[in-house]
Amino acid sequence: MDNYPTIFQSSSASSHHSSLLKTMMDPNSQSGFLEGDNKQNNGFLGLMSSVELGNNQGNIVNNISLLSQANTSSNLPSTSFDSGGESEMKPGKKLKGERKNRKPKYAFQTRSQVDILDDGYRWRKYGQKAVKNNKFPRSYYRCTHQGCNVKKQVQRLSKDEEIVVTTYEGTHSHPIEKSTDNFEHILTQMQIYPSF
DNA sequence: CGCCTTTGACCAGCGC
DNA sequence: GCGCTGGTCAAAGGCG
Repeated sequence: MDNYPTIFQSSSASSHHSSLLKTMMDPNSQSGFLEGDNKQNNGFLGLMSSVELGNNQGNIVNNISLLSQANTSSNLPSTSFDSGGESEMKPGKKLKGERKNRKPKYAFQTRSQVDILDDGYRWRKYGQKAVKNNKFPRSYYRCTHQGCNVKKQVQRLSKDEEIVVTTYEGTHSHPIEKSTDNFEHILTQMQIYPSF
């Protein structure tokens, strides 16, 4: 598991998500945000806001928190996280030199009965791994929109089985595909009821 | 038939 | 250097 610094990267991408997140973030709270030790999952809980909402799948989302994980050293691309050239994987060979030079990640912690929150985008699962110190596997998803390299990871905490941590990596380069109960609603709610 | 999930293998980074 | 762990690939199968 990698340790991520807790610097909040407010990219200038035109994403609603990042701009909203930026708005919500209290600059003073950045440092103590998440100490980069993923084993200490309790670190997430300190940031919970008491947002109450539901989505059309019938699951109840009681608490949402978020965090940002920036990459270790590099300056981030200012307009797009989608470095198209990098995505050229040679068939049969894996090219994973990007591990150090990561896009920022935004992790949302939700309390939900279901793992997959309907955020309005279409995702294709491309992997699942057992995670150390966690009895639940972590699932890896990629946005299926052409040219969109956004990924997300979904993981349920073993400490609290109702907590689902969804980690987004990158920014969508296209509009949301579904208009009903999408993720922006969640973020909107978080703006309306700021509790941190 | 096309899209998606599942799953084992592979690879890279990191700590010891 | 080695082993562990996380992240990704890709083949195979399932489902609408």
